[in-house]
Amino acid sequence: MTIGGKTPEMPAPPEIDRIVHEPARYTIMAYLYVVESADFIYLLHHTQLTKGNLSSHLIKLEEAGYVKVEKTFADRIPRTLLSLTPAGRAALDDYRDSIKRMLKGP
Amino acid sequence: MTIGGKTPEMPAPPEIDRIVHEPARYTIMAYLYVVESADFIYLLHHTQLTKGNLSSHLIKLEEAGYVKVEKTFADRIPRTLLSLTPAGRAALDDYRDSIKRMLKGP
DNA sequence: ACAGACTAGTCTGTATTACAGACTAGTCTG
DNA sequence: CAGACTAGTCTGTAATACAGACTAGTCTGT
Repeated sequence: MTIGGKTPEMPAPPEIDRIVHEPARYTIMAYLYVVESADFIYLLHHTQLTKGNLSSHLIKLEEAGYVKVEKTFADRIPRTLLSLTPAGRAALDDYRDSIKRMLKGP
Repeated sequence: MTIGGKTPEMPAPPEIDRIVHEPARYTIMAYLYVVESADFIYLLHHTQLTKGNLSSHLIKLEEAGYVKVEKTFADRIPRTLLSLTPAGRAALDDYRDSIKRMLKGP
């Protein structure tokens, strides 16, 4: 059946958090979701991102307030610790909900 | 618990079809999934996209082979009919699967 | 018959983005 | 002390989403 023209009901498209929607960032957040914190190198290997790319995603997540970045030193070499903020945790929960709704509807 | 450094197992990040992953295009495809075909105007109102934006997404979907674009005339006025190709249907199915896997995993 | 309003849809410009490679600061090894 | 290595950032680039200007053509009123 072909459908066309204007129709009365116009459900809005799903409201998606673009920060989380990027697969690379979703992956980062999903990893951080299950641990207290993880370091740059750990994420680097698990996400398969390049260093440059991981770095910029982390900056974006920090700017969004989703990830806390802590720069420390471990045995004189720098070590960047990443952790999900409460806002980040909530954002991931919300995102998962919207996606599930998207898969069901419209 | 803080986790860090290199670890043996390195699950790859989810392989996501970027064409479908864009919410606007997902929405378009989801609408087309349930009808034989729909026209430009119908999609315009249901997706809430602007005409320019809808147009370019449709071009992208056509280039991907996911949507068939048929230009006809209805009563002397142009009417563009859109429909999902078998490839498009498969792509949407696959996408939904990957997303579900992503929500479960990594 | 013609001017202006309207329609469906495309084209163009812009700001943002993801991404990777070059680079930096500093530490360790021979 | 030179060179290799480490952790991470900076820079350049190609691709993207998006909206407004625009086009081709039809309809309406006079």
